[in-house]
Amino acid sequence: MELSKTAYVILGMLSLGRVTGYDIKSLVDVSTRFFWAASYGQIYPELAKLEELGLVRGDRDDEDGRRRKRYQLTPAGRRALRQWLTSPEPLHIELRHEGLLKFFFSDALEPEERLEQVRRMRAAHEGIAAKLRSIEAAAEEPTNSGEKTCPRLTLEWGIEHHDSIVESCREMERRLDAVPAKAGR
Amino acid sequence: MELSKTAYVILGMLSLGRVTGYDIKSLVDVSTRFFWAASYGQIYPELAKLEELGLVRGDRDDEDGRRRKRYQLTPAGRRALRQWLTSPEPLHIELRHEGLLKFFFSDALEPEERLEQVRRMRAAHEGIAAKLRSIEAAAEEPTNSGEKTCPRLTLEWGIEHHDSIVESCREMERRLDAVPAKAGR
DNA sequence: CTGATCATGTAATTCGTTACATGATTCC
DNA sequence: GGAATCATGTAACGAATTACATGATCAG
Repeated sequence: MELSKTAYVILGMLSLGRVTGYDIKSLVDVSTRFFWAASYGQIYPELAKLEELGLVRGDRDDEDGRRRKRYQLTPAGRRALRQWLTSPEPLHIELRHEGLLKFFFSDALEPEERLEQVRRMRAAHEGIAAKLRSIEAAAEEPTNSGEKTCPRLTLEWGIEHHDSIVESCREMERRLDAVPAKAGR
Repeated sequence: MELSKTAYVILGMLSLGRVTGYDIKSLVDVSTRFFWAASYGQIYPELAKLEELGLVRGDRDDEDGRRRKRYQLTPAGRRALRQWLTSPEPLHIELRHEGLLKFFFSDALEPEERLEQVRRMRAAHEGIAAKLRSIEAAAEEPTNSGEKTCPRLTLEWGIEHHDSIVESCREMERRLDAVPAKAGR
């Protein structure tokens, strides 16, 4: 693979329409951010690089006084995106979860302290699930046909996923609560 | 927070016993790696830094001809670890999942291509679950008491978690398979 | 008129991986 | 004897965040 994953985030976003760097960031923040984040510090330089490579084309669009540059995919860019989407390369999958990390090392804590941390972890996932639901609510329903789009399916997936983690936390809480705090050990 | 999360991985590992930098890396690779990775390039410099801060102490242990340095927590290190473990700071939770990213942008693909990518994603999680099970099998059972340790609970959690994702993939596959490949649209 | 949003970019810094270099010991 | 493992470290590079700087327009 030659391009960074973030480059594909950009190409992917451009496949959805003609947008600015600012738009890309806004879109990322309500969608891929939950499984692939990107910041301005990456997006603008990457757009310039992709333009040099001939994968995107940016056109000034200042008519209304706003200085901006809208980007779109070139045929080569469309090809590059498609190739990545269908490539059999091993998938980059990476998780950084401070809650699990803490729990892993929690043997030395008091039972109540450990329990409290699992509750915090649950709260974090409840927060993410709530965020996802608010995004779902904000997106207009696809009234056109019965078929759901991939972005929507991904969103529903995410909600289910975090709900399921919340359930796992609850189960763990019950389990840890069953261990007597001061019983003979 | 002053210390990096990786510093806490190290402190946590040292709370389990007196080990070398090499040992820490080996331990990480069969445990926290699945929710918090760390490389040699981080571990050795971080150990040096933690020693300067007085949170760990390294002692040469070359008796058997092997040049090595075993580290242990100082009381200050133990306090720092404990403080982090019980702190109410927001948890760093971050996912980078190329499979979901691809799926998100897959609307333009042919149904069979899309389906194939979900299968690849499932295969990836099946692989992780298998790895976790092999780690579980390699770890000796805690015959001493009925209570399970946090590392073991975390491992079981991980297995359940990836199994559940595998199930979600299968469900998605059924769903996508139901969409006729060439029907009127 | 003021704060929010639109819009683009850069610089500094941190974080983390990979590859390299080195050498001893243990297992087969 | 040779490969795998133990063991420590560094250098180069790449990826990503954060903060900063700037300025226009829009909504109230």
